[in-house]
Amino acid sequence: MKARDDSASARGGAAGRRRTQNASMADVARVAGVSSQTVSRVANAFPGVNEETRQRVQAAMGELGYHPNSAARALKRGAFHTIGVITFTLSTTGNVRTLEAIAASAAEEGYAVTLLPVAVPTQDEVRGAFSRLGELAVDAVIVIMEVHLLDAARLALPPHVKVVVVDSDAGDRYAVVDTDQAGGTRAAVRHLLDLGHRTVWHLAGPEDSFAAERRTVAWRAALAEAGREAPEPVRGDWSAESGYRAGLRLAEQPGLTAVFAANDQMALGLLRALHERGRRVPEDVSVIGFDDIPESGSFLPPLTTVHQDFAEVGRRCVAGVLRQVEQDEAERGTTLVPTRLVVRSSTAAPGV
Amino acid sequence: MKARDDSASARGGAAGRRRTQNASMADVARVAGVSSQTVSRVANAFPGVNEETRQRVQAAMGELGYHPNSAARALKRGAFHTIGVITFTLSTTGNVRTLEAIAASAAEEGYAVTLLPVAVPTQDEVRGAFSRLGELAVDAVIVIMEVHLLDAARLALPPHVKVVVVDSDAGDRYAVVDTDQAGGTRAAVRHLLDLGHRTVWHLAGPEDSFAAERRTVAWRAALAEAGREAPEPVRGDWSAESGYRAGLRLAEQPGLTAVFAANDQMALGLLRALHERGRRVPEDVSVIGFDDIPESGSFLPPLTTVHQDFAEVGRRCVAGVLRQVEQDEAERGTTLVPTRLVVRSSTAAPGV
DNA sequence: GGCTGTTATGTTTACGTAAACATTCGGTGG
DNA sequence: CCACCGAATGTTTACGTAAACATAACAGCC
Repeated sequence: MKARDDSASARGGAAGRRRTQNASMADVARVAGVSSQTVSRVANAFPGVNEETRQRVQAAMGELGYHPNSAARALKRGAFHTIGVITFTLSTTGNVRTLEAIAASAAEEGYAVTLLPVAVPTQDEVRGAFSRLGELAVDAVIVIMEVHLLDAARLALPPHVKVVVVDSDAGDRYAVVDTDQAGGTRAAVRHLLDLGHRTVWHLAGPEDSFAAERRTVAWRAALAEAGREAPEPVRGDWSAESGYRAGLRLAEQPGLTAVFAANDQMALGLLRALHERGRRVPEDVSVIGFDDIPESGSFLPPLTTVHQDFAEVGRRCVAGVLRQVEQDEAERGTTLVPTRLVVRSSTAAPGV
Repeated sequence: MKARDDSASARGGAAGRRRTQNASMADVARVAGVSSQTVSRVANAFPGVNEETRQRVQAAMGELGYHPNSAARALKRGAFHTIGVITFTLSTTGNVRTLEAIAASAAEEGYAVTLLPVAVPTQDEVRGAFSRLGELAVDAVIVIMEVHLLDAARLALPPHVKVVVVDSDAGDRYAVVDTDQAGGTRAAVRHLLDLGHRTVWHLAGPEDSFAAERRTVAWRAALAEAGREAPEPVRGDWSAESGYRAGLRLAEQPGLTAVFAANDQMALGLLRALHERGRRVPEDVSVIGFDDIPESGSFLPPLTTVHQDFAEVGRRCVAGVLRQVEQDEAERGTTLVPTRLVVRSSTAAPGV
């Protein structure tokens, strides 16, 4: 008590106001008439504390509104029970859904999630983010971003931090959790070909996106496998607006009967463009998306798309980092989360 | 001390692989041949360090890959430089966009953001979340949730934690940042009435949502103000699917010419339902949404909607909590972020 | 009755940082 | 020429917790 008063009045000058700070173990110990170590034992539910004593301590805790100071705890334990998540943007469905799942899984495991947004995807920015993470109270990091940007920052990543990367091809250097883009794309293309379409056009995502690239490559491979020719893909930037613009161009292609869009938002824009140009979906043109965002079932028409299990991705990310934290060693290799084709009304046999 | 000396001298210049754990100030001090206090001064860019010494220290830092330990720092400073965000779900556009803006603003101010998801919105869950937050390394909390659930948890909220609430009517007890729902709704209804519609129907959000309630009340008020009758509102749960189901019912209403949907997703479902029932938009029925999600410009037809400035909401939230942290005292009162009507193609004069 | 083991509790110490206080040293003004 | 200044640097201490170690009381056993 006295020590506390002293220090408070000592630093009470300009900057320090009255400390409404939490009571410490020592305070609880004093009130309960025990040592602070016993308070610690009660707080951490350690065995070897008399029931009566425990009650007394708990009463004191309640009285003082005691909450353990996590900074001290982290300092002592050398662990923060926190996972950092680095990402560029929360504008894409995938990132958000993954983040949500990560947060939920982490909470289940008693871990908190700290968000580290990187505003502008320049190398310096990423490097800065990692360096800030180094100072951050974080035991492990989950990175949701393109691998080439990650590379730029690699050196700045503190060596003891465990990392899991989402949606990347860096499986040789990091633990990677990825959606089975290839499988989903293949299923989408096969579905269209099986319906009788001669070939499938592609509304691709941005060039600098690894996920987009994977889908494009898989689309090409699936066509090649069936011995079909791959038309030149048209690129968007994931947004519905870009899908619309690309769709206007696609609508002018002669012989267009089926389009595989790299995500649902672009598919939405595509639907609008086709509608405006008088191409009916699915009678004239079949459209298939990727992601299965909640709204896609309400598009006009309801969109056939590839469902991604973001929740599972998040779960595996958390499991991955926690495994690394426990074992205290880095992991490598890629985990693939399966996808599933959801058939709705935007695909049909080509017009007769 | 002894073990530490050994290990430090042992690794000298080569990176020891055993405890690659962060080097401490003491390690840096030893290498640089100064006291740890001088290292601290360099690390915090304090004045009164000789240039030459500073260089030497910085060299040592680089060599050892030194990163300040934030747990120790937080313990010493009594502050974490972290803002906690409590929310139920990242499934709604608003929450996500707000969170994104919060994260960005916080990063700008040098604060990290810790996410605390609450899976199931029961009172116990919320209480648990707050109590966990109490142990968390957090200086302030931003709550994105309905106020009645917040109330349930009020007692569990540690008293020293500063709070800002988004989208709530608890301005008398907390600092609240809210979107001008009433203004936006009013603009939407006026827009439709000015186009010549006799009245405006309402596709409402879930009952337990404060934001939904505000919009419903404002819609009713705007109609009353114009001396029009308010039809019974139809309820959805924010999802496009629920909008579709509600839309099927609305499509059967005789005299339906204009609908104000409480968010864009439900408007999307509504569009689909109207389309299926052969009611053309906007020729037969005008539809207006709320939120202005990025996709709404690509709906069929592009949606007239009320734009919400989530970025501004996030910014004000961060500013609010940081102000409280600095002043070390709680604030109250509500800040309103203005909305803006975005007119696209889903509204027109009623069919002649 | 002394020895051992067990249970309940107290004491010391260290985690890494940084504020507060102490020391050193080359000047400078009285 | 020396006491004093201030710049540069070192030493002590405290933040709150918890591991490691220490103590105390008591039961069981030969």
